[in-house]
Amino acid sequence: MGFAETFKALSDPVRRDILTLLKTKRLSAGEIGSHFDMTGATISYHLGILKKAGLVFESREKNFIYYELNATVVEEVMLWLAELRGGTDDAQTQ
Amino acid sequence: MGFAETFKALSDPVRRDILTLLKTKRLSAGEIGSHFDMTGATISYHLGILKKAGLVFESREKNFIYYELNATVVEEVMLWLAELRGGTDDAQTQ
DNA sequence: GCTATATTTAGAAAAACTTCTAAATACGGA
DNA sequence: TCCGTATTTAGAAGTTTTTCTAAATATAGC
Repeated sequence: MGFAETFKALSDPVRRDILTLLKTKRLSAGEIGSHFDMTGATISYHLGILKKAGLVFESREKNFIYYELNATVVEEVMLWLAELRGGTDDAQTQ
Repeated sequence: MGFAETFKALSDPVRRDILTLLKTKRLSAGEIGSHFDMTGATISYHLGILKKAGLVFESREKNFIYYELNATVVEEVMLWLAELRGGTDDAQTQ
């Protein structure tokens, strides 16, 4: 999965807003899209990037695909930053 | 300063490597450049982005410009991520 | 099976990013 | 002041990213 993909995913404001929406509850792609002035195709593109980065996972249900925040990967990023700040000398950029 | 600029700055592998180099000690632009197979101009470009994002600051000394990690901004990013994970409902994307 | 809704995929256009070379600026020392 | 080293700025080329429209796929319900 790698930090490269994850940081890249976090670097876009739309994708950070999507993650913020998912903070408290899972949402379908359509529900997510309704918060933005963009086509569903564009939202789908961003969801794909978040998914590849491991920041969200999906669960299919009926006709919908629900997206959910993956707290584990968020924590991994926090760890990288903690090591950077702490000067423990074993952080790794990959 | 804003998270947009900061996350964007963190999204590039070269810039993350630069930050890792600066974890334990400050370095001049030239010293930083010597770790990469890139021109000084390119390194300068990356340093400018890190500086605008607040992730590093510089101090001029003699003929050199030294760069240093700004732990405070690293911590601010960690806080944003902590709020995202924690579901405390008051994170903000800007 | 057919239709309607939900979502993704494909392809193209525009914008942003990364890198280079060449030139400019800054500063210290002789 | 002039020269040499350190670094940045300008401009251009190539690549990647973001967005759209149009079409394709998936699934539920009748």
